[in-house]
Order: sequence, then C-alpha cells, then structure tokens
Amino acid sequence: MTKAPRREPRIFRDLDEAAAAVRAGGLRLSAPRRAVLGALFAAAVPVSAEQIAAGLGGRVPTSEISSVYRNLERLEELGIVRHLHVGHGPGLYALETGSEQEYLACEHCGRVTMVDAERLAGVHARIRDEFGFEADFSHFPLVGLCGDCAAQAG
Amino acid sequence: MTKAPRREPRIFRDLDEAAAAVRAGGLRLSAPRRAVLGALFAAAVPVSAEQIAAGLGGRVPTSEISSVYRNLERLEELGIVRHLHVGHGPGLYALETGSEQEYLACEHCGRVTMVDAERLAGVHARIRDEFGFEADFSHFPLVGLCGDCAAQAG
DNA sequence: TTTTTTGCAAAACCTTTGCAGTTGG
DNA sequence: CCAACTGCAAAGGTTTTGCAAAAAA
Repeated sequence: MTKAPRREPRIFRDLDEAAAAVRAGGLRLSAPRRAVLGALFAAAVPVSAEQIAAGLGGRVPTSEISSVYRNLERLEELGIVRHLHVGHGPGLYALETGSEQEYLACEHCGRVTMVDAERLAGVHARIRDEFGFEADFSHFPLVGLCGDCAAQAG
Repeated sequence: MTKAPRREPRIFRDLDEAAAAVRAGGLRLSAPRRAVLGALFAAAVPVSAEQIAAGLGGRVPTSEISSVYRNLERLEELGIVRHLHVGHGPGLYALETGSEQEYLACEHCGRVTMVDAERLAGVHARIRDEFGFEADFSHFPLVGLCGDCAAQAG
C-alpha cells in the first residue's frame, strides 16, 4: 500500500544538515527543494503542501505547488519527511523526528496532538490482545474527542 | 464538524420498511432513491457512491452519481445510512445497524472489519485513562495491520 | 554536458453545486 | 399543482502527470 521505497528516518538539526543529506541521497539541491526544507524547519506543526507553496504566509520563500508535492515525495523517500492525513483535509507534512510519533486528532476542535509511540504502548497492547491487530496512528491518527471537547459535549 | 443534523439511527429489515421511513421522514420515494436503498440492502459490506451508481456491478439498477450522493446525504440525515472513510479511497456507505459499530482497517490488505463498539470498550477506556481522549472509530477507522498481515510483515 | 528538476498547464479523482426540467404525492 | 427531486454539466479541492525549458553538478 506504500508506493515508494522509504529509508530509515533521519533527523537533522538544521537546513544545512538536511541539505547535505539530500545531496548524499543523490538528489540535487535546487532552490525550490531548499524552500520546502526551509518551510518544514520553520513550521511548528505539520503543514499542508499549499501552506508550504505559499511560503508559510510570508515567512519563507514561495514555491510552485507541483514542485512542492514532488519534493515532499522525494524527501519522504529519503526518510527526511513524513506526512499524515487528518479528517477530510489535505495531507500534512513534517520533518521526521528521531522517535516514533503518533497522533490523536480531535474531530470537534480539530486539534492534532503528537504523542510518543512509547506512551501508546499500553493502548497498542490492548488492541493487539483483543483483536490481533497492530494499530498504527502515525499516518492516520486516532480520531475522537479531546478531553475538553468531550467534557463540553457530555 | 458534522454539517447536517442527524437523527437517531434507525434499522429496517427490508426495502419496504426503509421506504416507509423515508416517507415518514418527509422525503419522497423516487426511483433513484429506491435504487440507492436497494443497493445498500444488497451490499454485504460498505460500498462507495460510485459502486452504488454502477448498480453494484449489475445486481441493482444504476443511478446518476450526483443523485446517489444527494440521496446518501439525505438518508444519512434520516439516520438510515452512515458512512466511513478508509485510507485514501472514496467514502463508503452502509445501512445503519441497530448497535454501535466501529471499524478496523488493515492498511496492507485493505480489509475493513466491523466491530461492535462494546467489544472496544476496553480499548476506549485505556485511551480515556491515558490521554483523556474519547476515541471514535466509527467514522475514521482504527488503522494498522490485521493479524495476518502483521504476521507476514514480522 | 548530462541528468535532474522546474514551471506551467492539463488531467485525475472524489464530491458538490447550479439550474432547468421532471415527478411524486 | 407545487415542492421535492432528477439529470447533466460545470466547478471545487487536492494531488498527479506530461513536457519542454532551465539549472545543478
């Protein structure tokens, strides 16, 4: 179901380190490619291709949306980038982090919470024991109501 | 986040009972509407609007895709139909069942398993306790690897 | 120079919408 | 008869693709 080969996740402190990895991976470091990386380093949360193309609202250089998609795809193959899908919205992209991350998405307020996979170990075990199923909330998040919204809703 | 008002789920044994409910709900029972209901009664698993429009591959009358979407929307407002979203694919529609149902979707083989919400009570409790989060796998399923695929993958 | 990458335009995919004509009750 | 509904065509939002021109190494 994954279409492109994907390397081990790699984490980088800054754009220069990532840039070196891009070259080491056999890719060229074009200006649009650098812009996408720059946007991802600048973003505090996962962002859409459109937000990246728009330069994150002026904070980084803009780029062509189709180049953004192509670059995100290549960077993901290199293990530098990952993406997830929240609800009906566009895919959201972020730099790979060292540790395994999963997500909880509130379908009421829209908030997406990143959680260390370790902290979900108990949940995973329970699902495995009861259904023989290996849950994975890293690409399609666990959906529901966050505490605040659940309290409001009753 | 839900856009249309939605009534209590209602379950019907056959097309005639559902048809009566459609009328009781103030909707007219047009031929396309009946065709959509017929397709849903004929389907063993959740199906896409396109499959319904195509007459489920010849088993039921075909209909116009835009009418299918409009009808599914109305039937969902009446509590007769529900839908879920699996991976990147189109929305999948099914008749409402009496009991609360949630879904597990295998991202390797694509199989979608329907599970009584009751059977997920322990999982829900664990998620609630650890994250204060009310999980809901009825609209966006719990994604991961089913037992078979997990075994293969190692 | 060679191969990758870009920019732009077009298309693909799923879903929604506008509208004039048809139909159910 | 009249509001609800249909069929068709067009558009909307996200993502992919084709291709000739540009740029990286």
